[in-house]
Amino acid sequence: MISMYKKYVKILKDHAIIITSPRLDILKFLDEHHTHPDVEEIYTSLKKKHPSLSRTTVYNSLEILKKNKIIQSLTISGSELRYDIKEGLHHHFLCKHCGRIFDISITCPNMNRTVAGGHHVEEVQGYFKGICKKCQTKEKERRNNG
Amino acid sequence: MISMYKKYVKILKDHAIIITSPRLDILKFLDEHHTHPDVEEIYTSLKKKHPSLSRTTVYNSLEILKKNKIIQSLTISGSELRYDIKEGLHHHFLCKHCGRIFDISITCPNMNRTVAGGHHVEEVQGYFKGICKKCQTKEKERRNNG
DNA sequence: GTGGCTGCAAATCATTTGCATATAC
DNA sequence: GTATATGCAAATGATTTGCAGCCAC
Repeated sequence: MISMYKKYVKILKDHAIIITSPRLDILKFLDEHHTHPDVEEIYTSLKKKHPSLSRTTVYNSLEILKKNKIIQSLTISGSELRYDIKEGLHHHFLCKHCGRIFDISITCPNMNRTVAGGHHVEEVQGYFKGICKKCQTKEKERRNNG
Repeated sequence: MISMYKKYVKILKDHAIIITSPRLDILKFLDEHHTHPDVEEIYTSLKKKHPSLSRTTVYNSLEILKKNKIIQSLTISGSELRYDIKEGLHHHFLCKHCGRIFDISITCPNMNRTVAGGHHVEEVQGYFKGICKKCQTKEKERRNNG
C-alpha cells in the first residue's frame, strides 16, 4: 500500500519537502490524472478517501509543490487555476466547447529563449484556444444526421 | 472635443455596436494606455471624469468589445483579467518583480498554426514570465552600490 | 519537543446577477 | 417608442487569512 507512494515520497524528499499524506495524495492524483484539474476537482476526489481533508490544505499543498517547480498552474481557463505535473516543455489547448484542456507538443525555437525584448525569461506558457478534435467530429456528425 | 472620439465612434459603428460614452471612454483609455490595465484601473481612472460610472458598466463594455474582437483579455497575472487593444499578433511578458506586463514581438511559425494536435486553433497567447529589463538593471545597481 | 502542517470558519477580492431607471436609435 | 445600456446593491465563486490543535522530524 505504502509502496504505491514510494515514487512520490522520493520526489518530496528530493526537494526537502516534509512528507504528509495530503501532499502525497495530491501528487499521486496529478500524476494519474493529466486532465489539468482545478482545486475543486482535486479536493472532491481526495475527500472521498480522506474525509477530514480541507480545501485550505489542498491550496497549501499545491502552493508548495508549485514553489518547488514539481507542478505548475495554468491560467488558461480565465477563472480558476488548473494544475499540471511538470514533465517536459509542452503547451496547452483549451476547447471552448467542452472546456477540456489538452497538452500540445508544438515546440517553437523562439519560445525557449531566455531573453525576449531584453527581458530575462524564466517561464513560458503557450495557450491555444479553439475547438478540439472530438468536438469537431461531433459537430460534423450532428450536421450529417440532422 | 467630440472629434477626439471620432476614431472610436468609427470602430464601434463598424462593428454595429451602440455608441455610448462609457464604451468610447474605455476604448480611448485602452488605446492611450498600452499598460494592460485591469478593470479597477480603468474604472478608477474614468470615474474621475464620469462620477456616475459603475464597475458593472466597465465589465459590460469590456465584454462587448471583447466579443467583437476589438480588445482581448489576458490571464497572465493569474488573479484579475487585464485588457489590451488588439493590434497585430504579439505576445506578453510579465515581470515577477514589478508586475508590469510588456508586449513581446517574438513570432513563432508554429504559434500561428490553425491546427495543433488535431485541434482547430482560433486564438493563441504566448505568456513569458521573468524579470524585466528595468528590474534587472536596478538589481545590478543595487549590488554595485551596496 | 517543536516548528511546520492541517482544517475550520471567517474574510477578501474579482466578477456576476437582478432589477429599476435612463438613453441611443 | 422600444430595445438596449447603465448603475446600484446583493450574490457568487475562487482564494486567502487567522488561529487552534496535530503530526513529522
